[in-house]
Amino acid sequence: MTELMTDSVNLKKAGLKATLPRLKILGILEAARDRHMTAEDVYKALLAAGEEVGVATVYRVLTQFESAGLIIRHNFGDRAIYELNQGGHHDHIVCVKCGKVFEFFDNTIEKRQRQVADDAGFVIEDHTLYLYGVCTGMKEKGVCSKK
Amino acid sequence: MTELMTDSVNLKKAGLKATLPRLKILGILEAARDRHMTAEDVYKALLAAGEEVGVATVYRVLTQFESAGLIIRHNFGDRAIYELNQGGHHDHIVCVKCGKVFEFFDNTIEKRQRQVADDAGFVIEDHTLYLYGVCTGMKEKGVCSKK
DNA sequence: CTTCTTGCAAATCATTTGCAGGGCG
DNA sequence: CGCCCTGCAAATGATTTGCAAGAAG
Repeated sequence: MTELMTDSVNLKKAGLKATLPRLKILGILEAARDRHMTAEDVYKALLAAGEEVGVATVYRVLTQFESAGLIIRHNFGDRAIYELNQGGHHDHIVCVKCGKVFEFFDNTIEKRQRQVADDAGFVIEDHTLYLYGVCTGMKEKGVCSKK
Repeated sequence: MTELMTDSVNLKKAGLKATLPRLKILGILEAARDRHMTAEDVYKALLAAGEEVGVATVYRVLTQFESAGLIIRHNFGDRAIYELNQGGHHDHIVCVKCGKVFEFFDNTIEKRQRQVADDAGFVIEDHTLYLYGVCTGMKEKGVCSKK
């Protein structure tokens, strides 16, 4: 209940009415705090939870959440994936075998990026960095070592 | 003519017949060596050049070129953009105002990426880094300073 | 009441695929 | 003749939008 209250407050703060679909979607995103979901994932999770929502609503709500800064959208190839915006910026390492996403933050890289942009005459606003590789689990046992 | 010969050879080397559509598309990509084009851009350029090609062919050829390593595909938001593969790896800075794409390579960042991946237990295969910002021209005069 | 939301179905958009005709070895 | 290649139109898949019915303040 406490969490629901918090969600409710966060939605209001974002200028969004705390409706059931929105609360449910936010809840799902929070439950998957360490994962990254596509709109379809969210939709399926809602159905699995016995909710009655339309795909359109999922897309609409996700877009609203993104504008509100509640979540972060990544354009991954052809689909988009979302993750809860938990404040601290970070970049991603993606396992090309099992799809696992690992987050990291490296100050050296961050600083260097600013330097490079500066040298090129750009005022940097944002950046995205994705490393693609094979995680230990997949490499050694062909099984993902983490969730 | 020399260039056409080279293109022709490159296509053959890639295991693709040197057909007219393919030569034309490769030519357009070369003429735009310093730009980055969407499939639609290429298609329009072909039409503008008086060529008779179908969109499907453009997409097919672009995909073949990518598999052959002749070009590099970037997933940009919802559409894909292509650039000629000129060998050296590099990352990109994109001006969010004028769309200009600037390329760069920074060894410090490259090295650090390997380090980070290693620490996380990943064997890195590839990466993409995009810096988004405002270029000098747009910032100062609201006009793009470069092509 | 008035405004914001939602579900459903139809509409888009970029990209892909099925297919019959062509071109070339 | 057989295979690769092309254009066209139809098919996809993800995401969006129009719209009438429903909630929320």
